[in-house]
Amino acid sequence: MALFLSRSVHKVDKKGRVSVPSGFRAALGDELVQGLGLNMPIVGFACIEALPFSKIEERMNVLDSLPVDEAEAMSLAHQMLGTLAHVTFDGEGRIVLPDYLMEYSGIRDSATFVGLGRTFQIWEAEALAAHDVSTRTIARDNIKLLRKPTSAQAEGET
Amino acid sequence: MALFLSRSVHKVDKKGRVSVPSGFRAALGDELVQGLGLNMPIVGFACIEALPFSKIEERMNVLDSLPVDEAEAMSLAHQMLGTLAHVTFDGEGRIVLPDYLMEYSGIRDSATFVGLGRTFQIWEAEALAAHDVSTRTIARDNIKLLRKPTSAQAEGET
DNA sequence: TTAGCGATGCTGTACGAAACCTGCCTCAGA
DNA sequence: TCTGAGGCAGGTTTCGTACAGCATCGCTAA
Repeated sequence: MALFLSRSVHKVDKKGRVSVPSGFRAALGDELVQGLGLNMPIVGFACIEALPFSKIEERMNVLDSLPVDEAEAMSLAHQMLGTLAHVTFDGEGRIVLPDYLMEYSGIRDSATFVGLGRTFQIWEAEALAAHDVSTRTIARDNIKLLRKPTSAQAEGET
Repeated sequence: MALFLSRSVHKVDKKGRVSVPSGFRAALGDELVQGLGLNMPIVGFACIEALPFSKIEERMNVLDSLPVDEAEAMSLAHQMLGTLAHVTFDGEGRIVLPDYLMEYSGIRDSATFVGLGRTFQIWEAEALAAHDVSTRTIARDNIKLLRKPTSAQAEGET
């Protein structure tokens, strides 16, 4: 599977439309026609998280198996599906950002795309700058997480 | 089956009628003519829960197997079916929200539709905003519900 | 090494179609 | 006869699509 990598800044027009970097679209390949899922990251970062549609289907299958009579499970479902917007590409490779996500992320007339491998994020410039600073500190403090390949790999590696 | 995804806001007229988002109607497909079931979520969220008719039949089959001579079982049945309203679409894709559900959810002249995959919810705007905030914390604390693939997969995996 | 050319990608505008909202009309029941 | 619910039709707005211009990047040739 292809990867979303590097950063780029794009204009958001009056309709809330924004071009997705061509590299990201290329990475989507056949999944381009299915569009993207956009939502608020569960960890609370002030940005828009973007996923290929196939990832959404995966999520839904997991959430489907959760009990409907538990507030915790339903809260999780609300955050992972209820805040999610399904958007499709126009002929020029643009998507429309929903109002509530623009408001949440602070994006107005410009958006920065940040590749994160299998997903990517969309940020307002100043919020991203602040996030860069704060994560640098946190990352430095937690770099040791990478230093235990034995247990970590056993779980996650495919 | 198509999915209910994304959010949208619609006006409620004086008669309690509201347009269901066209994408949701499209997702219903053939089930459109059968209408929807509306009720209060079991977990107590202050919104209206909406289900395709086929989902109601599923629930009914489950309840059918419960003993009719136990108060607990009958209470459950009351909550799941006794508070449920069956609504149908008019020619313009609208449904009528019953008074008791509008009162319960606080919906007056505007309603926000929230897709949750196989079901969707209808919220009053401020209640939804508050719910978004509170569920984010709960979801973050319970994200580990998704992190136990071993037991979940054993049941659900095809 | 640099200038020129072509291709690709991004942005803005315009038009048509669909969706949505409002008001009016009709019918049924009290 | 009055009231309320449901159906119908018009107008407005939004959305999706198409088209065109501009900028940027990379390649080629001088």
